[in-house]
Amino acid sequence: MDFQHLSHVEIRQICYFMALVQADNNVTEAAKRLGIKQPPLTQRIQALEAWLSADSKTSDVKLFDRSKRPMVLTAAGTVFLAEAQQALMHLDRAIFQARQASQGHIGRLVVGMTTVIANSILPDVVQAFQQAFPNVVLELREVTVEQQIQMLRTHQIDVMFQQSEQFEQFEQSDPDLIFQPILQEYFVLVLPETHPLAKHSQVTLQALKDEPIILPSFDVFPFYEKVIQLCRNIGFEPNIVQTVTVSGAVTLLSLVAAGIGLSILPNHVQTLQRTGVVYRPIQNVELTRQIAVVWRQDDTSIVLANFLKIMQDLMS
Amino acid sequence: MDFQHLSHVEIRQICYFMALVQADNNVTEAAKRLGIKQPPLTQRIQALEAWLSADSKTSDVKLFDRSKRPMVLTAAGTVFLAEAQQALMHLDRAIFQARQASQGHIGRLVVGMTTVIANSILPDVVQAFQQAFPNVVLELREVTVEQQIQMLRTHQIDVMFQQSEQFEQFEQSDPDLIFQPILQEYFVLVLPETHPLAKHSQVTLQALKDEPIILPSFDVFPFYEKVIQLCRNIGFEPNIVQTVTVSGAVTLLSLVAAGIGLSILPNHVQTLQRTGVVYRPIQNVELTRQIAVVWRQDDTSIVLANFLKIMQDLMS
DNA sequence: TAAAAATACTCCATAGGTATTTTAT
DNA sequence: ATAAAATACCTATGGAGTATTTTTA
Repeated sequence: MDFQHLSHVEIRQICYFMALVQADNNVTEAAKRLGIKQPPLTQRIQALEAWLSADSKTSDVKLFDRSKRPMVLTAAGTVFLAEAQQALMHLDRAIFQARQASQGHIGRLVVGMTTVIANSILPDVVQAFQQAFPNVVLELREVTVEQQIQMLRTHQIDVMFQQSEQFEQFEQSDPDLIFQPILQEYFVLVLPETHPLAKHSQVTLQALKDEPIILPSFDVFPFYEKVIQLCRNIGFEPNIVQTVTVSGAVTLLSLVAAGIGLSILPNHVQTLQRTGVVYRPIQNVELTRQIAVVWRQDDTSIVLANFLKIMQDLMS
Repeated sequence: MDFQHLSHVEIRQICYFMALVQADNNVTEAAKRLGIKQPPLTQRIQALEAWLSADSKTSDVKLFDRSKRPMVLTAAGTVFLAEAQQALMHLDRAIFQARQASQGHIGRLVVGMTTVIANSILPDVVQAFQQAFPNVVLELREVTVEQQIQMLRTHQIDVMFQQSEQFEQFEQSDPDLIFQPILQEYFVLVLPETHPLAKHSQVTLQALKDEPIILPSFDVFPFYEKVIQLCRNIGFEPNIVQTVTVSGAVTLLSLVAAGIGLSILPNHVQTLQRTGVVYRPIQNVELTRQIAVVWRQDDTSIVLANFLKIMQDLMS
């Protein structure tokens, strides 16, 4: 698309032309409405006609027939008016959208996450953001940890949620990414309401010595390793009876409700009030995880900045 | 539609912006292609951004992120580019169409005519005009004589064909209309090929004394009266057996072929080579009609001027 | 004759040029 | 260190104003 040849047309002249038509082709009246004098307006219209005639070798292009009072639009003037209006409409939209975009009111943001985090603060953040910026398209991508880091670098996602332990290794090696902790989660015991331990207000880790335990698989729940390690530290090998590889926390809660075993999950799952399942704090154990947001250092997107701000406000 | 607020945007700046994007956001390169120096281009882009930021109270609108080399388009720049391209496309069309219209290459012309004239020179004129101006819409309106004059005055039709006798009365009284004779037609006898008179190379009017005659009705064929008058002048009342009120000459020729009677029609019907029908000149009688074109004096339409010119060329 | 458009000129705002400094890789 | 963008300043084109003439109804 080369529009070089349009460089010397002036939008002002086109606006003047339209104002003139709207003033019933009365130059004096149109000039008054435009806040200029009559002679300049006459000259601008003539200049526009002269420009239209420029390399139209054959004949002069006239927008008005001056042999009448009031002047009358020619056929050329009529078609020019119609298309010029379209042009200005698009230009108006161009300006509006550029302004909207520059404030992050329109745009697109791809958010990476894992299943377990999806049940954490994410819903609140998404809701708050969409309320503040209803015209921004938020795309949520549920993928594994390794994928996310890659996709972030290749611009397939713009921001992601991770738990700190996993990216501490990257933090030094990758100055292109920014890792910002936003939330500390603690873990709770999930057990059937009929279970004997449910009678206590809190439970020790030791009490789980002989209990069957269900955990999400490692790739969506890196905390997996830490749970096992803690059990070993206090002298028993946990009895992992099942590893849930897919779906969300709901599936896992069903298994607990069915009495297959107990589970240990981030405190945010408590927002899921499944019948037959109760939550109990775990006593005397440092069992927390740090949630962090990760984005590209060089990402200057206003939409991203707005997203991060909304999140900060939500956390404070 | 009020686009006053767009008055101070400059198309040049938008073209520069596009050229810059096409030059991979390299200001120096883009300036070179635009035939200007680098500093002015930088300033124009800044001016454009400043203008976009003008009453966008909250934040500056930037089209490029200058913290990178080469510079990179912002989201605002991206959406602005897209809509601005649309705008320039329409502007380009506006200019093209205005130029086309000013030369009469696009437009519309409504032509009034009567059935009998439709079989005369009209087909040739229409064909020649459409070949020269394929993008002009020609509308043919087949109406009666009285209607035509009215419709011409009320701009329902732009030009019409008439035979002179009819409008001589208007010629003085109506200086708003221009009547220009373009063609003299003579009349021929139409008869079945089996008819005794078909043996002669030409026929006198007297020979029709006792023959049944078919004529188009008066409102589409004002010549009707003249035929009757001529017969009376040489001493007989013509035997009009049928008056064809509708359709074209084809219907009438069918009646002749069927032996219902003879007819007298303008010489142009001879282009219709209907089997069973032959044409013979009429001897020793001043039996002609003058065809003229009529249009409004104050009609400055280029399309009309072109139409008249095509017709002149065709007649000469 | 009266109202509106066109013409003649004057002034100044701003696009473009030249020279130089600042910035990013 | 180098190439590219930004800044500073100057020049000149052309848009807007004022005064006047020409044109149409």
